[in-house]
Amino acid sequence: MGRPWILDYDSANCAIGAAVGIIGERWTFLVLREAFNGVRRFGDIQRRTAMPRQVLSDRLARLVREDLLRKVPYQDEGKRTRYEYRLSSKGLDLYPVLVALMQWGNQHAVGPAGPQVQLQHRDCGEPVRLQLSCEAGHILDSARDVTPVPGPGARKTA
Amino acid sequence: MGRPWILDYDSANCAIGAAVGIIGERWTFLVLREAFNGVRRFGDIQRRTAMPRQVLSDRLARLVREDLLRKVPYQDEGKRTRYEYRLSSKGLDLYPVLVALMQWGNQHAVGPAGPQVQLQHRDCGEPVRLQLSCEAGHILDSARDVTPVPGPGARKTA
DNA sequence: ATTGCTGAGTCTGTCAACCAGACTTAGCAT
DNA sequence: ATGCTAAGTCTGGTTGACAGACTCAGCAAT
Repeated sequence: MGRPWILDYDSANCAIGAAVGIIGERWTFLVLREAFNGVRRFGDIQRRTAMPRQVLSDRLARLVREDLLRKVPYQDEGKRTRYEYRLSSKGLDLYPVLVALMQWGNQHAVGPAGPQVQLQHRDCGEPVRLQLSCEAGHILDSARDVTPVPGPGARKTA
Repeated sequence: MGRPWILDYDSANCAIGAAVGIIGERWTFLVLREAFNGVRRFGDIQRRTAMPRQVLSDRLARLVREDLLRKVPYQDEGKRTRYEYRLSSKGLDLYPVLVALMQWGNQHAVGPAGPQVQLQHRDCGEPVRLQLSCEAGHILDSARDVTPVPGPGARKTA
């Protein structure tokens, strides 16, 4: 492979670094998982993830601040107004990240019982999967079929 | 949306939870990013990510233990034998996760300069992207087109 | 053989994050 | 008033992150 070209470039403004700066904490992924499963209330999330309340409080605040979740009021019969947490469109765009984690987990980190949740196309009911493809329409099976090249935002290191 | 069915199910053996348990730490993603970019040596990774040496040491050990990276000996001219860290096939399978993070970061978390790295199909040079599709071949544009249903590993809560 | 160099990794003290369990708060109901 | 409940905060102890100095192994030059 030789010395990778990337060593000449700065990694400071990398998109992965930026993304991980926002959502890279352990519990944050679980909060997002619940959000995508339609679990929206503090107590439900806390029970399902078993995370400390304080941490959940922090993470929700951060996700709201970053505009991945929105606080929406609701009111149950005979109860006072409360807030639930719903994905914004910026949050919904994270779906591929969660699906990718789920696919990998199902391949490599889960017991023989099989997947706990399956994803179906809402319109036709067929199973959903994530695929790497190129704009010419070829399907890529492995990271080895991809060549990273410098993009417009690339900057050489000093 | 109504009360989500998932509240009746246990979240303990969720694939996302399992995946995050292995790779869910902030710095781990950056280590993997470097690995996919072909950066394999302790010092190079440390310089590019600016992470504390101790943390890098821990994370590499963990990734090796989990069989995402392999330690491979190499020897430079007039230097002693050292080890570099290469992705195993289990590690390579994580590629979609990194690509998904990168796509999201480019959409939502990066300045106007544009992407720092672009991905090309090795065989045809066209840009690579990640897509949700169903087995009938439909392309899905949003998380809203997906319906999660209980899978074979689903278990009701007590 | 000693000295120095280098890349990889460890040790130490400090400081921030996490955690469990108890406490607080706001609004509704009795 | 009193109680109830979901959401969120406070407290003190424990774990993890961090920066900077240190160690260690092997090669090379003296």
